Amino acid sequence: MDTKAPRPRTRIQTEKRELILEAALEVFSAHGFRGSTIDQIAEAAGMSKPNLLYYFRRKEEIHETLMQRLLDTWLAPLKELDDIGDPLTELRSYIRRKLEMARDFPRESRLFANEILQGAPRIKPMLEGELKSLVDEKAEVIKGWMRAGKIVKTDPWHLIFSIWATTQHYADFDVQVRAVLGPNRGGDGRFEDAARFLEQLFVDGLKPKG
Amino acid sequence: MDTKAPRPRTRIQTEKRELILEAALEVFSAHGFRGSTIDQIAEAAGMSKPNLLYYFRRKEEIHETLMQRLLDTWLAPLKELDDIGDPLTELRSYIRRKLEMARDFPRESRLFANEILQGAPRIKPMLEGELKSLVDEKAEVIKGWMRAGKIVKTDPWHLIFSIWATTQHYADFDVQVRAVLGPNRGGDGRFEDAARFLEQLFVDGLKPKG
DNA sequence: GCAAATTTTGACCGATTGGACAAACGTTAG
DNA sequence: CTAACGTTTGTCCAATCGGTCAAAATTTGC
Repeated sequence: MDTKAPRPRTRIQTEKRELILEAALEVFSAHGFRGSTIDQIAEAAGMSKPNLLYYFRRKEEIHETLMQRLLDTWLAPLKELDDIGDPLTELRSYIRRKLEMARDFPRESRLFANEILQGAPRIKPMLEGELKSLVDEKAEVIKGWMRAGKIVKTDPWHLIFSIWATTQHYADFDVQVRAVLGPNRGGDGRFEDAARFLEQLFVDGLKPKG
Repeated sequence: MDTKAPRPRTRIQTEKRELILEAALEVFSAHGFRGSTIDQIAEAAGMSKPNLLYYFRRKEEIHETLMQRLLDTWLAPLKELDDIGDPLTELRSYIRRKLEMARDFPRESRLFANEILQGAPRIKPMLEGELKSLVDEKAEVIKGWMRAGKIVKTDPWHLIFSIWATTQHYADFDVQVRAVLGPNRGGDGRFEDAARFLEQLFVDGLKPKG
């Protein structure tokens, strides 16, 4: 009975919270959680520190909110991996979607990478629960394709890992990728080159041997 | 003429510096540079903070020393990629060596990943210089193999990226890998499974079509 | 237009941090 | 043995950090 009704959000609250989260994404993804200060986030959001703390009472609260939102969008592509279409087409789409996310949401990718690198202190339960279930489920789908001879037999879990690794690499290790490719090849075209390469590696590589 | 002769290292200095670097690797790789404190490192090394600062005057000095050492061992496997052996065997060896490094030196991998994730503020020149040269050189070797029809034609740079990404993934994203594989498959065998999968993906995938 | 509620600010606090320093303690070469 | 040098420690400091608080400014509902 004591469940105190949480006040509904004001217009200003909605807007300012969004502003703060956007700023926090920028700062956290660049410096990590401990490497970021409330002052930095506040400045990036164009407000004073106490003002920011009026909307989020603790630094961790910002990070948690950010992380929760992230996870939904982050797992969406894998959730879409369907049993209905052609296996190779499905996989190609999945890889393309993941690569597009690395291109369009590099900060989200780095925020996630940061969290995992530090041992995933805040999202380990989610990894062992929700994520594991989802991957196990999709691994079964892939196994079905293998049994049906639609793609070559291999380990579905490590296949998924390698898709994650290769695509997210272009967001998380962007500085390195650009440095190695140099000013010419490291420009905007690098994602198309990557898409072509990954498609060849995975899709051609998984085609059943004629 | 004014080049002041740097004092030769004492026995104790050599030992203690080594002890500190080992402790710093542990701490830095787990919490990142800004997330780590001198106190943590000192405690991990079993000495007091002022004592540690006697051997390394600044926190950055520890990190720099660690990073310099890291880079040598980190690039060694790629340097060994040779034009003399059989291309597919060479690539297989390279992948295996990189995966072994992820297994045996995960802290080094994470230290490196942390630095790149933050934008490589301390090693960007090295990436654009030494690393780029090395990769360009090896890309030429791989291109030669492709021209000779020894492996299928593809982008050598992105091939190298994908080998880096997939192998280092098992060190940098270890928590996630273990969480998803679960207690059974996530045990010690995961590296052998990964080795098998990556060999199939890259080596079989690069075999010229019969 | 006005009272209540919300938003913003400046001043402040205790804890933690990187680092300085001199004094005390060990070690070592002659 | 001892003087010179190397090592260790306790104490201290200024800067930065996350976070509080009351008062001022603003917005909102009526």
